[in-house]
Amino acid sequence: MTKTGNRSSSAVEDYLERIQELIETKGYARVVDIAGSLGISQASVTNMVKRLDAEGFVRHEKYRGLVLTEEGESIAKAIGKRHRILTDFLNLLGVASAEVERDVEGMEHHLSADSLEAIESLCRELSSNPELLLRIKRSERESK
Amino acid sequence: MTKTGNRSSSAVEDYLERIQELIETKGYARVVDIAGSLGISQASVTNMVKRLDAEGFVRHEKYRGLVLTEEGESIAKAIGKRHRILTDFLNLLGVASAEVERDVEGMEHHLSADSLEAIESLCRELSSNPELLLRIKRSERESK
DNA sequence: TAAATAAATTAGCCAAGGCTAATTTTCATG
DNA sequence: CATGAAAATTAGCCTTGGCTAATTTATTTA
Ligand SMILES: [Mn+2]
Ligand SMILES: [Mn+2]
Ligand SMILES: [Mn+2]
Ligand SMILES: [Mn+2]
Repeated sequence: MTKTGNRSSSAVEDYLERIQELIETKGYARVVDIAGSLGISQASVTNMVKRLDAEGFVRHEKYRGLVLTEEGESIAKAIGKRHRILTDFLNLLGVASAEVERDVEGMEHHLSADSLEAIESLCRELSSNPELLLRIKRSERESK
Repeated sequence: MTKTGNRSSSAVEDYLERIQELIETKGYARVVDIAGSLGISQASVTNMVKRLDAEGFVRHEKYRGLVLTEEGESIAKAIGKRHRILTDFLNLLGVASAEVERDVEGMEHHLSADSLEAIESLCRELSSNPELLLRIKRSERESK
């Protein structure tokens, strides 16, 4: 049986998610890019990359490039999906962009598959129901 | 002006929330109670209590009791509210209890006031709209 | 009230995940 | 193709927040 229960830390998830995005958009993910993009020092990124390699999430040749393994990519995709669904959700509710960004970046690491699916369905419903969204936003303005 | 921007760590918030709950339900919060309730060693709790005292969130006399300051209580109340609203939300969506517990315990530390209010309004709306909830749950079952 | 038990604290340890400064390797460019 | 700049790594440090084992203080009970 494949070991499947190993939850990754928030930091590991953030790194993998960002590495995947960089590869997707630029074709590669250098230490310097990851560092800039996460707002972290290059030294810290080098350390983490070493760890991600040791744990089998990336393959890394010193002073050379960086590639996601199957497992690393699968985690990256999963966290990316959680990120998108939560972003979608808070955007639908009309939360301001800067706050959506911060909230999602934290919450995405604490969502079970069930909660994720429930919120996904909720978003589908909300999207196709603009009057409902209006009622919610009105109710928000009243309560403050 | 009062310093108001000092975000507390997740750990600090969890401790304060639990201390407040213990005081509310048992009248006091001993180190041993906090430890048992958070699943953490007594030694670790003693350390954190020292820190919470140093930072002005509790007042603590060695080998004696523990009391929340105004500021500590205010943080505890705020995190308690986030906890309740998120719990409410996931319960409404029909997520299983054990998962609700875990998810909420993590997510509650990453919710801005705006997101919180939006979700609160959403819950009001969902509560008074059982057919909507049904549609969401149906849509959930389909999609899996 | 003395002894046993419970609670709290201290001492010393560890891993995660950051940082800066110094060094090494690679790359670009004249 | 030599050299300066850019990228990456290493070394050494720090804080947070856990842990166990040993000790100290408070409380209960015989
Ligand atoms: Mn994140
Ligand atoms: Mn993310
Ligand atoms: Mn929590
Ligand atoms: Mn909580």
